[in-house]
Amino acid sequence: MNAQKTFEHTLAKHHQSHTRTRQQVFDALAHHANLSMRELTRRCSNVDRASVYRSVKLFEQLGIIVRIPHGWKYRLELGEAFHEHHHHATCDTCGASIALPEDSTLEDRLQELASRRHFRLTSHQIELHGQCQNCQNN
Amino acid sequence: MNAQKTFEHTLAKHHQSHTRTRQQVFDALAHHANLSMRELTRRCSNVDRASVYRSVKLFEQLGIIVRIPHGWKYRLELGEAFHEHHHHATCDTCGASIALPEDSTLEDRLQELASRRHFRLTSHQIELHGQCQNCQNN
DNA sequence: TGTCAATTTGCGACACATTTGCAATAGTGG
DNA sequence: CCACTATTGCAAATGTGTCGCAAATTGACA
Repeated sequence: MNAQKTFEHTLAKHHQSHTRTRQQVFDALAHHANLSMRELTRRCSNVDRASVYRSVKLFEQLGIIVRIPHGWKYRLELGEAFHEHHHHATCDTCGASIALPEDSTLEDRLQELASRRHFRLTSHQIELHGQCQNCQNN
Repeated sequence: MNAQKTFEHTLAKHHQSHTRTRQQVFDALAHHANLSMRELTRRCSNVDRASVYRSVKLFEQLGIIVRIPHGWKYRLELGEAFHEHHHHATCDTCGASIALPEDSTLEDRLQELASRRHFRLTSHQIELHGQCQNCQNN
């Protein structure tokens, strides 16, 4: 199932309308990974800011998108129904965001750590900081 | 070396003044782990809010504190020179923040993942979400 | 396809968070 | 202790996220 179908299907499953506005917000997110809220509103220039916020909140609840911690703020990207689960590294020099390969050992360790505190783990985010290959060479 | 000495030493090493304001901000952070910015400014009531922000930014650059992702926001706590490196789990039911044991396997995996993308890793943050033991029993 | 009820949107206004410029003040080195 | 520089407080600007409400859009169904 392609991204567009998955999107429409997810909305329908939760009895939410497939509107022009939501489609525009989804398109922006689908075409540009790792958008900040500011970038997203810029790319949806004919959609009111409040509506973008409302769509983002809804999409997050439906699992269509996830919030990725990024410094003091966060970025948005499509959720696991669209991408394989993965994490990101942020280059502190140029600000680039690099997607990292999936790694089940890592996920297992987290599960194990949580268990030791009798914590029932439902989700997690990892934020790496450092310097990307390009910036190391400058 | 105790926390206070480490603090003064870190400032001196970076040619930064040890001022009354910075000391107050540091004290608040040293006595209460996991403060939000709002809580921090409340605890530094005789320090101007803008100065608290300026101190926090400086402390973060010097590694005196780290920002811990916490939902859409973040919390502050003393850096690695003051505490052993660790991560937190946030209970989505009651909001509690649970410190997790250190785990070198985990850290090694992250290092490995970063290397595969030729990324030079300098720091990382992990945020776990789920339900704490107490809330599971209710 | 047209109509209607329900949902969603845009707008304006608000509340709160964070940053900035600048004059006054406090800290540092000699 | 003085003079110089860095830091602070203040006030104002900017940024982020939310809300109420009237108007527009959507989905269901005739």
